[in-house]
Amino acid sequence: MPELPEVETVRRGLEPAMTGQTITHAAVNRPDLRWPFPPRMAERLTGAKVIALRRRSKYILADLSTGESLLMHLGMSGRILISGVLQGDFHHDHPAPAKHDHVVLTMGNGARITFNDARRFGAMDLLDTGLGDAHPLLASIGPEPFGNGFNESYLTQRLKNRATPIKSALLDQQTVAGLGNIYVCEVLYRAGLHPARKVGDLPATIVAGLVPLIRDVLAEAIEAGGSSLRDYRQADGELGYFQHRFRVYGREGEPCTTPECTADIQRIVQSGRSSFFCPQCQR
DNA sequence: CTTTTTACCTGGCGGC
DNA sequence: TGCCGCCAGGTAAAAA
Repeated sequence: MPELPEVETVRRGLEPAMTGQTITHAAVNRPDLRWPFPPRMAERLTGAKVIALRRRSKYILADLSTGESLLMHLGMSGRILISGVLQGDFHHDHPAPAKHDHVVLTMGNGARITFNDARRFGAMDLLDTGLGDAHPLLASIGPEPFGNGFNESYLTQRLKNRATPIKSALLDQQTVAGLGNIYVCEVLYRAGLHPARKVGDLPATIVAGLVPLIRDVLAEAIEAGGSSLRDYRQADGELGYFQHRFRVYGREGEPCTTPECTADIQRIVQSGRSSFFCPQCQR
């Protein structure tokens, strides 16, 4: 489900409930999500103190006092519920166990962290904290969009001499970490680029412009997530999904919101995924 | 090597 | 109410 902004919002939501707290109990209700859990996961988590919560691309990493880090991915439908602890002004009682509550962590402060994932495209693993990005799931991921490594010269080099449509190139986690289907659509709308446009013949100025555009789109969504985080805490303590106003995503047949533009948003399918765009504004 | 397709899973929605 | 097909924000592995 979530792309970088949603994952960052989840990370921030977990921070007050988990950071500095000890995991007093870990209930692992099934042996796997997308892949098998690591051996003895519950035992390796129990008694560990959470030193820090980090994010790399769409992964959340909880560094533990044991020298290991818990890696979490929400897949398409993963959600995390916080209960039993004060969040802002609100205290959420522990909910009844629900279908697809796969892993439940109890923290020393009384907080309960429930990982729920209907489709089970999510993942959890334990790795040595010192391994860093050497973990197989992290090893081939490209630069963080807000990092120094993501810049004009890098992106130019990366897109040079390739026949891929720009939609696929930006969806590729090796190009830049954290973009998913929604935010790629939004970036291309802002850039005025048709999703099927080949990356090989993009003018240098367009490529250069993509760097700040990607950062803007993601930063605005994180900002929106921050405000909806407050709403969610008040609503039900659930993290992982927030409503956001999109300019093209999910708006097939609706009028384009660009001033003066009279076209309707279209949807095409590219390598099995929906792309939403304005045929007038995006070329 | 690059690019496209497939597969993994469940649930919600619209149409009939 | 039920059945059916379609759709879903990810990504690794297989195929082309």
